[in-house]
Amino acid sequence: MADGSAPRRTRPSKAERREEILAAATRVFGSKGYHAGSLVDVAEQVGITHAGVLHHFGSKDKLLWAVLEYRDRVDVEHLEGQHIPGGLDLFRHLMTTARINAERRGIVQAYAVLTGESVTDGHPAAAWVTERFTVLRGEIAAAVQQVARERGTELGDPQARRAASAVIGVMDGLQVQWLLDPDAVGLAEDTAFAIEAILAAALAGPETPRVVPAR
Amino acid sequence: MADGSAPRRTRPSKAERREEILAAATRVFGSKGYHAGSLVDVAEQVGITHAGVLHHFGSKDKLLWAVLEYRDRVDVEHLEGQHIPGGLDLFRHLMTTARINAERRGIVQAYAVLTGESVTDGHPAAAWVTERFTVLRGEIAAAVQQVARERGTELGDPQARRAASAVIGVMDGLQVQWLLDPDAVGLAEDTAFAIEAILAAALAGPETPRVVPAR
DNA sequence: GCACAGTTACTGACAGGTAAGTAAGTAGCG
DNA sequence: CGCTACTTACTTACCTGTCAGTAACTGTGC
Repeated sequence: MADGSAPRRTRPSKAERREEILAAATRVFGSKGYHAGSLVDVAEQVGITHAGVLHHFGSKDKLLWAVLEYRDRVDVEHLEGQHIPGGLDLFRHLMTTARINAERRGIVQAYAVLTGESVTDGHPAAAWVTERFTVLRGEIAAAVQQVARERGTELGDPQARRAASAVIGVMDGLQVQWLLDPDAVGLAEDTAFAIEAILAAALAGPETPRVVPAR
Repeated sequence: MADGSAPRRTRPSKAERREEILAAATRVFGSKGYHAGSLVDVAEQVGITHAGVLHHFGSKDKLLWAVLEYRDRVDVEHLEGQHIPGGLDLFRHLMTTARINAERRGIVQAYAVLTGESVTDGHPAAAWVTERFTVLRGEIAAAVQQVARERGTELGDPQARRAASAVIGVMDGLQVQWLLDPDAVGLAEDTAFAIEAILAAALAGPETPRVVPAR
């Protein structure tokens, strides 16, 4: 019991502190949103004052950007050197992510909140979210085309991109529903079902008879 | 040019003012979000002070609730007495809505912003959004089952609900992508494609061979 | 092994702004 | 006149960002 929860023996290094603050900011922005979450909230969780946070990051906007970069970095580390999978493996990866996410409510919430908030006018995360969507759409569209190719067909860009935005959309949309009402939707199962459905429809091609005929 | 944009000849009735304020609040909460949008913003658009707004609605939370009720009422009016369609007509209706929405950016933004914000802790719109999702899921699941029945098959509740959450999810998710990057996604086409895909997969039943086999 | 200088990490106080909400007074209309 | 809608003026509460000062650590020369 020499120190227990005492303030701290030695001051953490600059890098350590930054990581602590980033983790705290992720929690705060994730649970309250960027606008409603304050620097004081973040600082309290680290045990310093809000001025201390500003000492490290300069401004609230810069802190947000650092949080987003940080998430990118952590996400990549999570793949542990593995390159982003392509073809069918990408879809397997997306389904796995949904399954893992069902156990990481905080992270899902952070992502959903920031994404939703980013469509407000002049939001500092808008560029990041937009870019993220663009990259994801490109990767998924390429994977769709690769799967089609492996099955001996060729898929046009517009169709592949359509499927890609749908896959991303359904993943994000289901997350929101799941956050609000975890018992009403099965994040992992519903996501897997939807991806499967969209992929099957894309592979079937545009000549397939419509289920919903025009009137 | 007797009055033109002059303040106003006669004071509007209580009901008229309330409607004006509700419309203004919808715009403000829609473009800036609930938290970031202020009562002053709302009041300015109506040409009164923020205290005037509070005179009518008591508090900001109550104003938000009134906005949400108002949207429900307007949406129902839009159907002009028609009951909510079922079966295939519901899916046609959803696709039509997406097409109309592509011309109503403001309304889509309002919906997306509030939905996204609602997953923050203790948000005043959370209950409304959750309820809305629950009702929608029920309606869409019923429509899926009706379509299946018309085709001579029977669909279990879990499968129908899975398809329902996926349809809602993809609609919401595509809206967010479209708001951030209107050129990158075709709101109407992508939504139609995805609904079609999900419906087809649901009707095909769970015994259909997977596109993405387990490894 | 220790003094001294320089750097870093922070605190505390405060400025400047904006928010919601309240209360008292006023203008217009039936 | 009396009701209602509204304004003006204010309170209370935050929030971001600045700044000067301080305490802790780090390196250097001896």
